[in-house]
Amino acid sequence: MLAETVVAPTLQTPAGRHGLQRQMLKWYACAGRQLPWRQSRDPYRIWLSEIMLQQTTVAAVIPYFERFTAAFPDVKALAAAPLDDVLRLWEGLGYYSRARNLHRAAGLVVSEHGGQFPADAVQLQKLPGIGRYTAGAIASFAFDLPAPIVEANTERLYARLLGLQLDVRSAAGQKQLWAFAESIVSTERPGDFNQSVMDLGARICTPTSPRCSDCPVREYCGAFRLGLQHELPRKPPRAPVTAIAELAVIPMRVQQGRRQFLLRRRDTGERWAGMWDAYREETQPEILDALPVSAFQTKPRSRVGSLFSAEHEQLPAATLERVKQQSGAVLGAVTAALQLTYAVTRFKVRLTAVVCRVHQSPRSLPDGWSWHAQEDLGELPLSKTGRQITDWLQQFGN
DNA sequence: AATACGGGGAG
DNA sequence: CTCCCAGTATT
Repeated sequence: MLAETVVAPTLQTPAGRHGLQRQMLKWYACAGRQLPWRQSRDPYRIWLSEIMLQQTTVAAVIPYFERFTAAFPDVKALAAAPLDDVLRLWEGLGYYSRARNLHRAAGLVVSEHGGQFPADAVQLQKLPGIGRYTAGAIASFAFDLPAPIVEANTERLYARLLGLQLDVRSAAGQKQLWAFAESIVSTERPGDFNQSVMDLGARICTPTSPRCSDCPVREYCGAFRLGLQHELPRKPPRAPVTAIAELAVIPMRVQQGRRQFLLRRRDTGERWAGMWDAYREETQPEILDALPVSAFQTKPRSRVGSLFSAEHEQLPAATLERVKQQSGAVLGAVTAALQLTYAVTRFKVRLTAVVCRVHQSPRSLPDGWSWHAQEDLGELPLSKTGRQITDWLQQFGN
């Protein structure tokens, strides 16, 4: 008698892949996440959510998505809005080039596509801020086109299914993952299928402690078969964090009984481009240590607002010179200081911000610089750190 | 191929 | 603390 060999399901054949697709869609129907951007097929809302979700957790995005769609219900409204309004709504979400590209892309959709998103991954990817993943996501979620996707969840899931030993970030690894994504995407229900693999990655095939016992496709999984689910996907070591010291200087003046602070708008190409910020310079930790604020630092790593006791504490002469050169302001005594730490990309920054009186303000300020009334600081688009500084500035005199 | 780009959440 | 997150653009 011919022994009927029980073969593990394989993803090498169309039949095997179809089996996985069916399992995924079945699982998704009862275990898929309910998310605000899944309530419609509106390409605008799907696009917006996808941009917000780039390198950003679902939990962080939800409140931004709600506020954003309330303010700008469609692509036309977004295109018509001033960039500053868009940046202000994006504030705190990070990766601000996303907001600038979003605004640019909205303008292009209106001007080049008659206000309609193209139902085509290739066309979508030509829009700023839309790469291969996002183009595939919009094409499949909004238009139900069989476009492949590879992002954090699918990358992990597919690397495990394949038992992929390559570094998933390498060109060779990415090539394999995209080829697999292309081969596995359902031609019948590509939108639901792509969302199902993302949800499985998020809920079952998690980075640490994957819940293989609950996984509907573990019989297809190379990593599970080999017991490598904790080893895969393989990633290169992370770049080490560099410690940095930073000094921020905020000139202050009083005009008609109102406090004003001198700030600048960050240039294109800089970090936090287009957003307002205090003058900042990288410095040496010793410089910060030498500032008398340290006497007031009671809690490390926390914000400490403190008035200097002496009226004539001064900053390093070189700093005063740079502030004068860049802003035109001639500074007087330091009146207050704030210490905080923050992390940005691969840097961990210890920042001391000081408020200085102004001896002399130039008749006309250099490009990008301007005085801002204390009560108007809330209107400005600022980075997280910038907001921490202005929140502190708003307490002055109270 | 490497690097820059933010901030928050989870373990 | 560390790791990770619905990546993209630039060099």
